[in-house]
Amino acid sequence: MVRAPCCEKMGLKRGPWTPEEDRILISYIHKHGHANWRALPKQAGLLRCGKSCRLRWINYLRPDIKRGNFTKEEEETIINLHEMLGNRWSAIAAKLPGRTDNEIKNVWHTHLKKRLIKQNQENSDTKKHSKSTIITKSESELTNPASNSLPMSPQQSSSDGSSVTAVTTGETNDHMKEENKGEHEVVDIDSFEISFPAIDESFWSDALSSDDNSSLSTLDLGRGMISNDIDQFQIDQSPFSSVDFMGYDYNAKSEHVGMDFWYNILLTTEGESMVPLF
DNA sequence: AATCGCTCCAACCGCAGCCAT
DNA sequence: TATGGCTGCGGTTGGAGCGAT
Repeated sequence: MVRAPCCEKMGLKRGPWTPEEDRILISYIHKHGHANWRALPKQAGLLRCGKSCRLRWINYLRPDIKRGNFTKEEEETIINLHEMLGNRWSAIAAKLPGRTDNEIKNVWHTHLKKRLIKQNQENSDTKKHSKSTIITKSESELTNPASNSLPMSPQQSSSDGSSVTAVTTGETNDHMKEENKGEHEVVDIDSFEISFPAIDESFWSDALSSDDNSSLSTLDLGRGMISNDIDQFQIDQSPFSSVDFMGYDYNAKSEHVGMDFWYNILLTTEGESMVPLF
């Protein structure tokens, strides 16, 4: 395949956009749309490449772009989704209306990653001096968590026979974490062995492919998200549903967001204390 | 006031995947 | 099936802004 010449070689303009260029681009897209980005700059009379126009529109000029700082809720959502999806910024952006993948990527690298690393360092320190253990992740895991093992075993975490509950969504997660602050079950994360494979597109499409309304799907865990140790993972479409997970009865809340179902499962002890599972 | 170092973010680059031919 | 064009995505960079010295 022959690569298209870059903007510079074609004598096109690069760098920051001027207000006049913005005005021309907005005006053109309002009138004609953006069916063909490559042809757009020429037709609009802009000395830019189509790629640059697309980026400017997507990341800055689109009317539905949300301006201003990220809210605490948005940040928590990013953190939760990043934990599940890794650096799939566009997938994360799809869950945050008005936010772009570029913006989310930036806020992750400039704020959230540093914050999490700091928190985890603090947690590690706490772990050394306390019986309670909180899940910790290294910097490399924060970079691409979806490709890493999940350091928690439900069997181990519930080995005392306590009930285990699973819930989902960043919002719920945040809410429940807040409610149950300081009540984490004692768990030794270093002894966990279950591996959580990366979630891929086929996982989500499989999850959505069930014809049975009462049961979303039986996931193929060989390449799914939980573990090879699990034979079945069933989940209802109702907000809170029962999940048979390694012989334990979980409750899980499923949220349908855009094209995906995503789950943020928390383990609970005696129905109250919660530890994020994934 | 000048300089330095750091942070932040808009924009660019290169690759992968999809689609038309 | 092979090829080429286009779009979307994620990683990276450059420079503006700002605080510290």
